[in-house]
Amino acid sequence: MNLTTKGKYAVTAALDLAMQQTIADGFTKISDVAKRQDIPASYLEQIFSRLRKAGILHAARGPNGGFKLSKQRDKVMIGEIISAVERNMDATQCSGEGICNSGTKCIAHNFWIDFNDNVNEFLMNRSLDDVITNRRGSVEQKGQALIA
Amino acid sequence: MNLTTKGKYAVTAALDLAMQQTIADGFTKISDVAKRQDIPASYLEQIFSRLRKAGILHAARGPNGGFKLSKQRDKVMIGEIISAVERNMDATQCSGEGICNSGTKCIAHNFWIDFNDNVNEFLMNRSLDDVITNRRGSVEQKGQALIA
DNA sequence: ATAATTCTTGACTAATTTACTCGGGAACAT
DNA sequence: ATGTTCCCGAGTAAATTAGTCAAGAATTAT
Repeated sequence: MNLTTKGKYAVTAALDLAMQQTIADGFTKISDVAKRQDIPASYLEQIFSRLRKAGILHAARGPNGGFKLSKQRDKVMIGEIISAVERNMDATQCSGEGICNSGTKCIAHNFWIDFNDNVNEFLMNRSLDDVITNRRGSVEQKGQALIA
Repeated sequence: MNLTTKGKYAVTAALDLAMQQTIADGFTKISDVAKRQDIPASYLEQIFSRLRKAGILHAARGPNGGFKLSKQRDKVMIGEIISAVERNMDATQCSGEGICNSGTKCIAHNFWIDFNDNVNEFLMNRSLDDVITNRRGSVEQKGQALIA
């Protein structure tokens, strides 16, 4: 599993964008997000660039330019954001290929698959809106249990 | 979050010990575990050393020496193993101190706390025995739901 | 006793990754 | 034109990872 400063900055910055958009419509500059969230602006550039390429953000150049979410904030999942900027969210040693013990599945392989599923479910069930309004995840809110 | 090769090796090696102990009682040598699980023996030394210091393993030197679990395999949780060898399992930027945005809580802080809880619950609910017998976690097995 | 075996400890290191910075260019508004 | 803002790629210092290595201590077998 990989969860570095980059992924955490990405989530924080996306939350900032989501919050700004409820205040005023339009684009938000990197430098403003950076200042508010205490993130190095030049680093945030890289992060937003990846989020844009992943289709999560939309950008505009020039004066009054900046970034905005390309979907409604309840449609943007934390998991999307993280996998757009992080290298590898998979916990298996073999990137899921099942070759973790000299070509065959190691004895922990299935466990790490379950772990992946758990983490992914958590991250893909929470939207920016859920986090902002302090909800525990969209699925639970709709009255669905996490286990069958 | 931190989950490196070291933590994954630790889980695999502990599973190996647990399985060996059902075959024969007594100690299992580092070199045997290393060979079976395809883990560098000299690296495994370090890992077992930490597991021993954490009270998870018991060691004996000399011929017929080696390592064994200090508890029954259904009492050793995967979470214990990982936190014995990994640096930092906390996902917050501030190690939980709430100073992630220039001294105050960043807007993602509570989300990462929830994420930590989710991951810890997962890892602390699964014993070596659960993994070996392919169970999905002890709590669920006992008929308890994950959400209140 | 002696030798062989196995853990114990700490120091060391190459490679990789992280967390950035920097500079020049392109698009856009005025 | 000029200033603003994103765009992109290259570069880098520090930290971390994933190990190796060697000397030593405890234990057992002969």
